[in-house]
Amino acid sequence: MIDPLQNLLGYALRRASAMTLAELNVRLEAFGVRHVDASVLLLISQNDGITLSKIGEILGIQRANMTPLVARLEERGLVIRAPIDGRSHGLSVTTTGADCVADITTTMNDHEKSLIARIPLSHREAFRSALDALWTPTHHTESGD
Amino acid sequence: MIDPLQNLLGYALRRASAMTLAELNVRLEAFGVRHVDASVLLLISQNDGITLSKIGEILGIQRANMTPLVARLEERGLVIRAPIDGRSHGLSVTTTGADCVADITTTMNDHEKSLIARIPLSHREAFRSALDALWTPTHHTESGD
DNA sequence: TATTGTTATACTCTATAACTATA
DNA sequence: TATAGTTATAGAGTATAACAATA
Repeated sequence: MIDPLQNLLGYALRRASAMTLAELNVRLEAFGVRHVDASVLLLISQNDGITLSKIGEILGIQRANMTPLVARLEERGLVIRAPIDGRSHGLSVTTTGADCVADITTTMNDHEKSLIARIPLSHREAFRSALDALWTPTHHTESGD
Repeated sequence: MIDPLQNLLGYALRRASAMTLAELNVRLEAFGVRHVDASVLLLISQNDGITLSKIGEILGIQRANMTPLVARLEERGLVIRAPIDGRSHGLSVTTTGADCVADITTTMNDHEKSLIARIPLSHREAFRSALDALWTPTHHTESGD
């Protein structure tokens, strides 16, 4: 069976991302959140008063998609809004939300350890910087190398 | 602005995958296919007579989701089915499909080059093997290293 | 009994456009 | 005029369960 995709970097990247994300979601299931919710909660907890738009900007999520996401977190009592001015709100984590963030943090750290453990020690540093080079908005050329 | 996710491997993996996938889809737009269609077409073209189930197994796509996907490729005249036995069909690429595969192959190779070009030469080998270690179903432990 | 393909369905995530109310 | 948030909507992609026909 010939798999013409096996040696494609982009393909391996997608499979690795999909698989590890699924693993993380299984871990997070216990707390009733998905990885996106977890990311937003973490971001709010470490940036008290951050706006919905700013979160979207950092995480690469459209403003329009942030609205129902934050609304869900608010309904569950994990997050509260405080008006900054007439049009924007600062988001904060509630005490319940803080408990959830603690659980999420532990879970994500465990997940991270699990990922890192699969990579030979000697490759970790190179992997890390190569990965960042792929998506970080640094200038890059189309030349072969 | 504190980004608590920036140093998480899983997060970088997801962002890199999402970004590069979006780039590939833009490139493939010219041929009216998305990356999933492209993967399936490539797989069929190099494995004439492969079944729908087998493709799903290799690419990690549910049988139930393969059905409409293949149906779409068939409607567009890119793929044909030939009965193997009463319940399974072997898939083949038509001449039109072969032209499309040629375009896709070129596009994907260009995309690959673009990805590789972002990674320092000295990191490429380590990146490649580390990436495979993450999703390839090899045994791994939970230990720190 | 197990397998191939199918249907139905639902959920997550993403993308766009248009609207409101503020600044 | 630009920005924050919202609404509506559509499209990918993925997941599960159940079914018919066949092996």
